[in-house]
Amino acid sequence: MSVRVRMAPSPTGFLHIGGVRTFLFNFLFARQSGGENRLRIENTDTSREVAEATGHIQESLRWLGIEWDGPVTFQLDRMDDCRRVAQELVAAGQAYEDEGAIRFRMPDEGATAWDDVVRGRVEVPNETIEDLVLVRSDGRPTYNFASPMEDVWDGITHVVRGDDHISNTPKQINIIRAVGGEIPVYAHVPSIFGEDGKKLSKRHGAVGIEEFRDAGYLPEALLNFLALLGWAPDGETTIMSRDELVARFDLARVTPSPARFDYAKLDWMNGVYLRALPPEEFAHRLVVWLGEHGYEWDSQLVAAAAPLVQEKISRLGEFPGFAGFLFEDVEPDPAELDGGGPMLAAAIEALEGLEPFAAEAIEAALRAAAERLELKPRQAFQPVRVAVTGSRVSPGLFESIDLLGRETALSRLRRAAAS
RNA sequence: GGCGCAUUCGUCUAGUGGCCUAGGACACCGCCCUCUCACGGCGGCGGCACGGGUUCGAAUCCCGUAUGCGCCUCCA
Repeated sequence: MSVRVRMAPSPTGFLHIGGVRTFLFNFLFARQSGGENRLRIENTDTSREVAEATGHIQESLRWLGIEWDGPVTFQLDRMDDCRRVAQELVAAGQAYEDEGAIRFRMPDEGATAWDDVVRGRVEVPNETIEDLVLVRSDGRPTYNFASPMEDVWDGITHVVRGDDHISNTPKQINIIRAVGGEIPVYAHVPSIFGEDGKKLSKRHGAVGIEEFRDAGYLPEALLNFLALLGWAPDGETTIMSRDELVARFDLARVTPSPARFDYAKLDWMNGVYLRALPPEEFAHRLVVWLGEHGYEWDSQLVAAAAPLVQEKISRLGEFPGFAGFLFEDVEPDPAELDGGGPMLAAAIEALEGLEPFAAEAIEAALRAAAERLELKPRQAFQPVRVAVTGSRVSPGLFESIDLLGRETALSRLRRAAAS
């Protein structure tokens, strides 16, 4: 039997990073076993936001490279089928009416057990499971009824979901048994916490996929990072492409304990991916990101500046703060110039008639000026850097002056020298 | 409270009875490189939750305790 899994988000607005990790595991598992990965929107509400949220979910998944097979399905569309099955269960004595709702008759004796791919055997005494509501008094089926029914109807072979569903599993197994369906294999993957060990929420930082995108993370880096939360191919390998992940992923090796989301490690990994990009590709991504985030900067200049920052930033979103001086005027803090007056004057003189006005020649001229003033390179260049870039931290100084052009560079130097 | 799940450096993890005086990565610290920052190189700090067993031998198996988390909703 061919593997078929499903990703089942509820359309609550944005795609949570924790849910995405679970979806990623579904995707990796399906791909490597040559099976199918379905996308099913689980909502029992008919809210207006559904269409919009569904769009966001699909867009985020696509951006990350998590693909699904077949059409997107909606729990909503199977309400009638659920109601019909509930009636049949009532007729068969396996469910009963209760104040307008329909409740499932759970077995009272024995235990319900399953062999979880991630956790091993899990057993729950049946006496501890309540008779759960299948259909609400307003006619809508509940999640714990609709979800297993859809798994049966869709021929889902493996249910890979968050471990917050462990307690639901025995209920769903009993329902599937009652309707004579095939019990899927269950794999409950651990949840993801924030850095404080609490449920990951907005106060920890970005949690929605779109927020990561806006911050300038690369989808392939985020995907790689997510895959390593709760799973590792061995103790050594950390950087893996999507294809490598597909090839090496092993559901049975997923750890059962929850992981904390380490933003610092994500930043590091994103930097690794950024640096590994061919220079033209890096420039292209930078231009695109800036364009999508409201910056109307000359793309030629952005592309020219890209090589200066590729090794220095770990997120595309750091570019404006780091290299914005190339596109907008700066206001250096005079205090940061500390005692650089003589060097500024020397720099102005060195650059005024310099030919060619290019990085290499600029460097030679400024170094010569520093030497004449008997200043160490570090002492000499900091005031110049502050004057030209407005900051003590910047891309390479000579390349920056080159890109800025003689006129702009000189006017900034003169203004700083006069202050 | 009941039921369930989890517990290796600060974090992500390797480890499935001897290869472990526990390995890697991020973070942190130091040194080197260096026009700042970063990159890179080298080195360092740091962990098997606790207590009992089983065994010649336990991070690895069993029991208990503690802590955390999930569910117990006509939420998903």
